[in-house]
This record gives sequence, structure tokens and C-alpha cells, in this order.
Amino acid sequence: MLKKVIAVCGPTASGKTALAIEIAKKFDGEIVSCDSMQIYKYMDIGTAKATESEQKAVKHHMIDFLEPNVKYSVADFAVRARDCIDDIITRGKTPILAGGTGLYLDSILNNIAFDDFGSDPKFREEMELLAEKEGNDAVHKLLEARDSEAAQKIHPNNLRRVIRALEVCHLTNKTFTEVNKESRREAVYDALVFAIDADREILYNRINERVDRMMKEGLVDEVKRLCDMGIDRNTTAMQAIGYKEVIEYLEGKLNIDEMTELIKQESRRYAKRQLTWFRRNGKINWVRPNENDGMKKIFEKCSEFLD
RNA sequence: GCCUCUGUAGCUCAGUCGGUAGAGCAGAGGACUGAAAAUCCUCGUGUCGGUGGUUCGAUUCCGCCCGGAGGCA
Repeated sequence: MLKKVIAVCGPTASGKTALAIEIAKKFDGEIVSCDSMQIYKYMDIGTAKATESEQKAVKHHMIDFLEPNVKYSVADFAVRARDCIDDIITRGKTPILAGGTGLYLDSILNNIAFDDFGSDPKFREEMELLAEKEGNDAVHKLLEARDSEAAQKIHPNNLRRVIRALEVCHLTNKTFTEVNKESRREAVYDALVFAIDADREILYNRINERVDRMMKEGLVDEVKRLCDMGIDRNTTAMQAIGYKEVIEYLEGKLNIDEMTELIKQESRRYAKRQLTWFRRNGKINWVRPNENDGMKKIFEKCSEFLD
């Protein structure tokens, strides 16, 4: 028997949080966030976390539990999120996955297993050095020799991926391609997946407005506080859109208008990448909750699914 | 009023010694299995301001007109 989950995804600023909360209220659900940045504490404004009152109304999981200097990955996420989901089901409630990090969502929906072979920082360093000295192609050639199928799929300039693939070969003595194949376990979830659809122009306006709101709500102070806490600018958390740009502003590299514009632009581009990710998922129901009886249709689908 | 410069892709500009044009940025599309809000790939037709003329042929040369910048009065 597959475990039933509902998922809400879509580009940034499309209204995922609101929709997920509506569904949760209606179907006695709890929200499991699939967002790579909302996991961090003290990053509320810039990541557009659900507000305190929203969190009071509906229980949120996978949010706000990590110090910003902690390294985290899909693998960590998947393990913990699955426990969360199982726990919610055990308590007789409906798990609602919500978030814009496509990889995180898919790791759950496709039930990808991440074996515990970890990483080898020293190996990565060596490869990075090689790339610096002899170019990206030199590293890619190594991958070609170990796993030509992967080499074909990964562009030589995508050093990060090339190195990761090599690292997996190095750690497991299997090919990256093999390891990935084996990681696809049998489905355990039956998911009803919604993605929020919006005209590009409207979406971009919403993004722009939201960034302005973040500025008013004190994004700059939020980032200052993180810096005062000693959070390094190279951490994953500080690479988030809205954070890295504020840091540049604080360093005097941008003025406030340039910074705001840049955050908007990066957010728009991010939304575009998210759309690309979700579009290739054929199982997604594209919905427009704000139009006509959009919400009604969504609720109907949910009831039908949960029956 | 006169003189000079200028008008080329959404923006900033290059260029064509006359054979209908190309960069950066913006934008669009795509990839994605341990950093994923990251990382990476692909994509440039536009009345070359308008209109007449010279020419086999003009965005390129010439005249006029319109718009912009500066200089002299």
C-alpha cells in the first residue's frame, strides 16, 4: 500500500505557502517543506518562510531547524523528511510537501536512496587543482575514462558535477551511472502533485513586489545579524538569493538600488529555472488557485485522491 | 540662425573601403541524484531614423526632412 502525499510546488513567489496552508486546513494536513534555504534558522525574511501565525495555524516541518553555518544536502534532507512524513501519517494526518527546491521534492517523490558513502573533500580539492592547472577538460577526461555515460551527460564546464561524479566513482568503485540507477528504489509514495502556474509577467511582478516588501521588512538587518553571528559568506546559506547581494551591499560593492534590482533579477532567473525543472515532470497538475474556481477544483482533486 | 557630432536588436554600442549586419547586457529555452536559491549549456532579422538621388545594387556615398547631444552667436 502506497503512502499518500500531496505536494505543492512552483516557482518562487507563486503562492506555494498559501496554497499548501489552504489544503492543510481543509484536509487536516501538516506541511513538510521542500526548500533548501528555509531549513536554516534566523533566515526568515529573505527565504519567505511561513509567518508565525501561519505556522501556528498549520504545523510546518523541515523548516527552521539548522544553524546557518551547517552543511546540508539532499541526502540529509531526504532521510529526515521521510521520517517526518511517516510520522504524520502514523498520527493520521495528511502530509503536504511544499517547496520550490525541485531536487529535494523529487528525492522524496522518486524515493531516491542515498547510501552512506559520503564525500571526500581531499579528492575534490585535488580535482579542483587539476582543473585550475590543466583546465576543465582534463578533469572531464578522467570521468570519460571512469564512466563515459556520465561524461556524455555532464558538460565539461560543469566542474562541480564532473567532480561529484568522479568522487562517487572513487568512493564506491562503481560508476556514477550505476550508483544512480541503484538509488532509484521502488515507489513508496503515491503523490498528487500541484504546481502553480502563472503568466510570466504576473509572476515577475509578484517577485518584484515581494523583494520590495522584504526590504521594508528588514532584510538588510537580517543579513547583518547573520554576519554579526560570524556566519561565513561562503556557506550554502549565505549563497541564497537576497543574502549574497545584501552582503555585497554591506561591503560597499553595490548601492541599495543596485542591490534591490539584482535581487529581483536573480529571483526572476531562479523562477525560470524552477519552471524548467517542474515542466519536465509529466505527473504535475498545473493549477491557478487565484482564478475563478481554481481553489474549488484543487480541493476536488484532493478529496478524490485521498478517498 | 550657423557649425560639429549623432540616430544600427528591449538597452549600451561595434561594423560594412557600397554586395541587406554583430558584441556585451537584458531576455528566452534547456540540463540537473550528496553545495541545488547552487552549478552548467544553447539561442541575436533588426523597415541599420524618414525620404529622394547616384549606382546593377545603399544601412554604408550625396541632398533634404525629422529626433538627440554639444559648440558659436
